[in-house]
Amino acid sequence: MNESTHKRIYCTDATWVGRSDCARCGIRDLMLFSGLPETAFTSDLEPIDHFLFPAGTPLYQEGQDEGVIFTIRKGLIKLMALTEKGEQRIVRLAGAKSAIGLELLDAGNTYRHTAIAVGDADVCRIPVNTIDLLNARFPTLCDQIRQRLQDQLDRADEWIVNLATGPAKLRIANLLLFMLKHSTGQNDVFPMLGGNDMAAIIGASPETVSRNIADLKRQGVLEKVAPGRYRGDHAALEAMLR
Amino acid sequence: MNESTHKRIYCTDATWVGRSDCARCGIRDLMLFSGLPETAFTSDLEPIDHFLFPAGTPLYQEGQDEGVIFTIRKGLIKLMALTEKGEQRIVRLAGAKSAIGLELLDAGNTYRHTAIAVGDADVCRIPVNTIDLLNARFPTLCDQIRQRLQDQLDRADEWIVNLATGPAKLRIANLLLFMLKHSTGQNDVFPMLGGNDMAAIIGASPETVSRNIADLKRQGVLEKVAPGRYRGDHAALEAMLR
DNA sequence: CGGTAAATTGACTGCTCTCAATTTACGTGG
DNA sequence: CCACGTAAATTGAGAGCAGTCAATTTACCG
Repeated sequence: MNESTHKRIYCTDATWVGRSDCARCGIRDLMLFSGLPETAFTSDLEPIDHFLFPAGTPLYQEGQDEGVIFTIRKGLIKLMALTEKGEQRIVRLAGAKSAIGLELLDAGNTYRHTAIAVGDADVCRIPVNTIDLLNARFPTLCDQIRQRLQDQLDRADEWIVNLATGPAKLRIANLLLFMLKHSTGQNDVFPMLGGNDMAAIIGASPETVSRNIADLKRQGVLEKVAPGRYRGDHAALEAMLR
Repeated sequence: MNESTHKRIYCTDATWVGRSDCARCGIRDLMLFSGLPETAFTSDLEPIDHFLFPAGTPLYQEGQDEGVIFTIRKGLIKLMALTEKGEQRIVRLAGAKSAIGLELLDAGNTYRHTAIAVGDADVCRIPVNTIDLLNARFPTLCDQIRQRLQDQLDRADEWIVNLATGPAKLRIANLLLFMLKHSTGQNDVFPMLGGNDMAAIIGASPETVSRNIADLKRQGVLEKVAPGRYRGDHAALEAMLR
């Protein structure tokens, strides 16, 4: 395999930042290739590319097979799956350090979800070929992949327990706590999801979400500090769980 | 490490069938050790044991660390997690060929769930030590583990989409279809779960489950053929999803 | 056969969905 | 900078669904 075989269509609607130089990646220790030597990234590998996806842009679609996985450097990606009735349900929110699209590592699989950037997202796109080759050369990579999968599984179980159980009010409190926990902002300020997204996460109608959020605002548990940014009362939210 | 270090307390309430002779396992091709040579199972490994768990018996408890994982030869295991309010939610049903307790492969972890046999279950208990050693010697094992984890993740996502979305009637129809799909019985006859279990699976009250099941029986979609065994009308159930 | 647990059913309350009408927010182009 | 159009959020009203509490029946195990 030579350089000329390494062409790959750019992700539609995404900004291509450049070829990723994994050997000199500043955050490699946090990412999938943690533990691999700098010399691992030889030129016979299909290249890894670095993209910026603007908010609302799809990384991939359910049922497709683009032959690439993504690691998230920064931002939030929503993973959505179709209900029998054709409605979208959000089954996971993947943040920094997560790897998504790993289902393609089993030959013949297609993407299980449609992945869409919630805010602007900063990601690396890694061909499955490259993973396979590195896997064969560096057994530690498989452990890294296993840990990312285990992490996603833990998240999925939390999702079932916290966001799919009990009355809507409680599920929303859990969701807000989840967003507080995973946001990097100061002072319990976090970027609020859209109402439709929250509805698709907890499995309720947008109206029910809106009414409950409005209640929380009236109670002072939630406070708007800027368009799309809210401050949440961590203690009050936790109290709602019991 | 010698034989004397290989003592391990028997699983409480389970019947010990014997040391597993993986090299001659009749179903190894279907299990976790598929792809490993017969010579892999050397005597320096902590031994793998074969157990029968009667219905209702726990394999392990959330928060513990017994240092073993399980592969399921036959039967059904329910994985339960605690809600903040102290209620049990069933997040997964693991059947034949599944491997559970894999979270222990990351050092420092404890079991994420309480695992309980639904019917009688036939399982192999594998020390994490043994997995680690085999992993170091046979890189293909890591792929097998990755595939089991991916399988569990796919199941968890299905769970969210099918069993945690929409009105109770629809979730129950999905659950019955799930049980039909994963049962080995003939003629769409399957072992019915208890009402409390079904309630803990779809996140509803036992009364709601009972009322909906009663409706389905009156409509002829469900038919009792023996105590604990029902026949389900596959087509009628599918029709309820649209 | 008795005791306990599970399942069933009723009554009632409260929650959530749907449909609909407004209001608000936001990006576009004048 | 403002006007506009579209999409999202908010709020109301009504119907139906689901939770709780309670009583009763059924099933099951020793």
